[in-house]
Amino acid sequence: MENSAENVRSQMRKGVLEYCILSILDKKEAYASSILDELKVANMIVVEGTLYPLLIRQKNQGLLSYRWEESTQGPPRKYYCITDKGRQQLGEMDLAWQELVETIKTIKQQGI
Amino acid sequence: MENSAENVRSQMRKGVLEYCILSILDKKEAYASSILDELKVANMIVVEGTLYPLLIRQKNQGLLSYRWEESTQGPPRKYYCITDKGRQQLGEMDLAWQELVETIKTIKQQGI
DNA sequence: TTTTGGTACTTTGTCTTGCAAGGTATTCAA
DNA sequence: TTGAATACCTTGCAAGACAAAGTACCAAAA
Repeated sequence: MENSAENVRSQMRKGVLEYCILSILDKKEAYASSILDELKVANMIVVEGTLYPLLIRQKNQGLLSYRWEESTQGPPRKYYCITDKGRQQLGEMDLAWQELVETIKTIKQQGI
Repeated sequence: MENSAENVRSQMRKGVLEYCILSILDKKEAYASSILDELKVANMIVVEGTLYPLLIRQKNQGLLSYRWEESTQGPPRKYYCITDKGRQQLGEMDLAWQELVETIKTIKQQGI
């Protein structure tokens, strides 16, 4: 119950994850494992047990849809893609993210 | 269970709150109500029921200490100030925040 | 043909945390 | 002595991140 540095990062990721998923799927459709890979490249480590329920939640909210596709090696893949509603939500998230970045700047500067 | 825009912001705030508190207390000591005010100015709306337990948690982790001070009007105030350990943690959080900002940039750009 | 290893998706249980709502205590002025 | 303002604290609930374990499909080696 410590490992301070990693814990700090893990805490901060919360709340931004949904934003990352929508952003990734806004570029092209993808299946869970490939999303995990892309997050990893960007240094946003997430585990399966976090991602799968999140995708299902976003699908249930109408932000995503999916289709099954056979794979040449291994079981079929569930390809997710963003919906119109998802794109609209993403727009709000872009705004919210910019605002959050500004908020942190403000707090860092105030009263020095 | 919607109010999309505000909900989006609320989600994103999660995980950054501890960072904000330490940042504020790194500049000068403060008591809960004044911290709430400063957060409000920076557009980071937080309620009492969130802040008080958080301050207590950070104190228990040794990141903060406090002292009581009489007030000319109203009950005494609990002034919190950051500890050495807190400053060290804040350093890690500064780094984590910068990394997170970079991560989002990376995800936004990849594969376009 | 059975086993092994790789890929992919899902579920369960635990823990942390944000928040609404309600509660306690102090001071001062009407 | 009542009310308003200021502060601090607690309880109960809900959401979500994660570890860990489970299910299922496929192909190649044994």
